[in-house]
Amino acid sequence: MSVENILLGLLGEARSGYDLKKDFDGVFSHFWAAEQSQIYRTLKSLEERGMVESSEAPSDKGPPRKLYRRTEPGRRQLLAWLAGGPEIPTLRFPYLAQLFFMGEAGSLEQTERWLAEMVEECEARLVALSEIEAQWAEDDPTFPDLQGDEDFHAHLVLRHGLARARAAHEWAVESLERTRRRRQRTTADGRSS
Amino acid sequence: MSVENILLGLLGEARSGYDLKKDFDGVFSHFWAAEQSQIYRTLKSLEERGMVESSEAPSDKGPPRKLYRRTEPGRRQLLAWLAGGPEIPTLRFPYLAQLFFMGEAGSLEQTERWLAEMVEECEARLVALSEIEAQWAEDDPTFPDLQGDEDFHAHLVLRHGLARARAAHEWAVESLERTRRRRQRTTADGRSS
DNA sequence: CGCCGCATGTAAGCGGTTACATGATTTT
DNA sequence: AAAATCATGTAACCGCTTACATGCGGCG
Repeated sequence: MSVENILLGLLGEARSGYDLKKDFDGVFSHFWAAEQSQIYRTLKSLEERGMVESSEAPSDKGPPRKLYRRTEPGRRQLLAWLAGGPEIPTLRFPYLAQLFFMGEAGSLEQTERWLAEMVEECEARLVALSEIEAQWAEDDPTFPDLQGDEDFHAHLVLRHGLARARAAHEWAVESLERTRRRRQRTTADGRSS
Repeated sequence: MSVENILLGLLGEARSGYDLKKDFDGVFSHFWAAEQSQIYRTLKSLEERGMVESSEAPSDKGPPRKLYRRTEPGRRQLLAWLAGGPEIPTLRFPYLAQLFFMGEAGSLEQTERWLAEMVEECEARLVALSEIEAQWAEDDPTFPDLQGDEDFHAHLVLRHGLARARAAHEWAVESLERTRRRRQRTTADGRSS
């Protein structure tokens, strides 16, 4: 039910489904994704249960906006979720499953190419997150001792993303080097498998 | 379709659905999970498409075992998956969403308790993975320059788990300390929000 | 005799993705 | 005139989880 609770979290201020989708596509994208269709569906279900309420508001461009905000029961559900302790998911890494079976391909060169691609992906993520933090530091004079508690928590979350990205990057670089050394060794003395 | 390909990967040697479930609950659990019901269902679908084939074998205890192994088309599908480049998923971290909204609870003490719990969870994971590596190092004299390519790739995967666990742990410890300092500051000079 | 481990499966439901459908306004 | 942006939604499907159902053999 995380999507529900995230929506309740965001709906402390009035927002439309369209706005919420932009939230998910923005900074949120580094730890949660939601499709537009899921957002509208969940909003509908939350309203049916009285967790949020909506009102129409005219728009500058396009059709009228439907603005949602959380109700008191909605706020209570959110707080209950927050009080319930860390919700740790079972993560799935398809790429690790691939790497695990890479031996079947019988070519360290393939592993090397694969890892080189990983290094690039990791680098890109790391750069993206670093830029977000740099921008923040530039815009907010109180950084990193942020005065708002909301900013403080948001920064902890950003730091998690950076820690992950840095770790993944270092792992990929180290793994690539190990694979290169291994390949040189095996091609040199004709050792295999 | 990762589950399918993982099963194909494991079915280079004959295994029953029951065996496969144990694989997922073992070392695999650190990067992929699969329920028993999903395994049997996927196996059925793979057999219908000729990707695996099965034979009955008597069991010491309990009902006869149905042993599956991958066919040549199955092997080709596996290799195609491996050749397709790293499959990077969109990860979802419910706990980061919680932390992001922790400000709504209006109490840094709650954040502190929450982070303390995170530290413990991270520590446990880190210990579990370290023990797996230590055990490996003890059992295999060629560690860490493993002679088999399969072991080599498995070790890269284990290293990824360790890198993640270490990063998460450091993040949690650092975050907890930051929160403690912040709380002391705010309770001292009566500053809020 | 009951419980545990071995071993097979089915059914219902939920969360998430992909694709489709519609229409207004602004920009090129 | 066409494309992009704003803005709403629906329908079908897929992967995964939870719960249920069955039955053998060994152990306390």
